[in-house]
Amino acid sequence: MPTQPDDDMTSHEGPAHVLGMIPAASANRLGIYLRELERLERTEISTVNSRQLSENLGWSDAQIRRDLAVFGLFGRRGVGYTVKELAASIRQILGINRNWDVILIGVGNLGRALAGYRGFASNGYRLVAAFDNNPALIGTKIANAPIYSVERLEELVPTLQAQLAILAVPVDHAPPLAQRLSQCGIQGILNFAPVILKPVQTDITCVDVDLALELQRLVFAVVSRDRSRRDLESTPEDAT
Amino acid sequence: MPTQPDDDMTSHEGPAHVLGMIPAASANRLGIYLRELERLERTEISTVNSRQLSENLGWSDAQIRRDLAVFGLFGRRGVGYTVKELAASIRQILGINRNWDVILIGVGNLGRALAGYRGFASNGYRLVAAFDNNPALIGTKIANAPIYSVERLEELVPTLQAQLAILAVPVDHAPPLAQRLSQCGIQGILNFAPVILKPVQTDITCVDVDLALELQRLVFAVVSRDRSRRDLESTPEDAT
DNA sequence: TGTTGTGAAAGTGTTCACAGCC
DNA sequence: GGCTGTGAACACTTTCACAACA
Repeated sequence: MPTQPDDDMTSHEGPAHVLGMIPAASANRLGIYLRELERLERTEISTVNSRQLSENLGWSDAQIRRDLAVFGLFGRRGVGYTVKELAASIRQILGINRNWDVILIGVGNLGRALAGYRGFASNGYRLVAAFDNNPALIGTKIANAPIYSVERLEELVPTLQAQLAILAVPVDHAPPLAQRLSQCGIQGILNFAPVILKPVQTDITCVDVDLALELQRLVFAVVSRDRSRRDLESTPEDAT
Repeated sequence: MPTQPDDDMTSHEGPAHVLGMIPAASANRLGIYLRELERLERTEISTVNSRQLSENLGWSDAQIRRDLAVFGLFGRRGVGYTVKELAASIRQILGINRNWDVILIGVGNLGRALAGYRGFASNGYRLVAAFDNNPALIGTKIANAPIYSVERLEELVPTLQAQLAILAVPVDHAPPLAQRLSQCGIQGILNFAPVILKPVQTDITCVDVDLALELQRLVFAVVSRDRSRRDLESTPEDAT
């Protein structure tokens, strides 16, 4: 076990995000840390340690310390992390310490619900316009944003300067729209159509959310639990 | 390199799901395979190989073969997989080859959109009742399901025999409702409140979906791409 | 004392590469 | 010829366990 303080300077490379080597698993948890920290901010708790976070989030304390260290977010030994400080740092890393202008494509049931969703509005996201192909909707407003015809996408999006698009249209329309959006200068698409939009263009980022898939995952988890419970009946074993 | 045909019988243990040792990562992809297979069914393609699936889904062909092998889903060497057969097998593994009765808690914007969501209705999920605490809604209907007061949860859910609940309520209400639902006999909760419902009870399964978190992930992916692009300018390298 | 930050170990997931079968 | 199924290598992630420090 080498306990030498240091024998090779190249092993001191600092936080991973400076080098662009962020573990994907850690990045995906950052938002959840922030959500929890914002809850703590509201309860006026000013310091938190990895054990407390681990109890509330359901992960190990070691994982939490490692995740935060990856981003160069340091606590104080013997004390823990300062809630406000940590929250502010995570906001900066996530890129939500500024406003983002968003357009919505598809003003159906889901699009309408998303436009009014508090979690979006209250976090620096501004809905600046919506687009639909239903003539009855065009010219009306949703969440204070005007609804335009999708035909005017190429004309309007460049002047709107929006960076993000929420895509809530039927599955067949999604891939061509993604293509068009990337050509209008949109940088990221949050896609609710049940199709993977990855292979669309290299200079655009997509996150796919399929609600039916989530329900399937739930069903699978339920039947798996059932199955393994039945299996246990044949091989009964007491846990220590 | 040991090329002996077999030297130890214990290495022949059959598909993992018989032993309850399913890799979580593979399980999470099963639903996406099914979605793609159902698309192929509609286009009347009857056979598919791992390479074609890999092109449409954006993963490696080896991963697809390994995922399917994990579940004991075998194709034919030299040919590929039979679309219909594979889809039917996956439906059975996922547990969606039967009907599931679902209740909805929280008939706000999001709950309303979810109730009308095609992806839910068209897949063997039946909305049998909804619950809300808004007196104006109680007694009305949504997607053909009656809306009751949440106070009547304990009274009605056991007779409804629903197995699943969709929870679309404000964050503060979610944990206590999850607790009550598990005591009513609900086996799985699809939770849209921005809180992790894991530590609620051992005999219930939760899947958490936080739409604001997905938007955050998108923003992070966009700024990460930006940051690494800027980094590349300092260390320019031509890809081959 | 208490808690972080982190090497090293253990565990999990993905890809390679090719034997085996059609 | 084509394509699957899979051992082995590799890569990534989590946990362990403890030195470092307040």
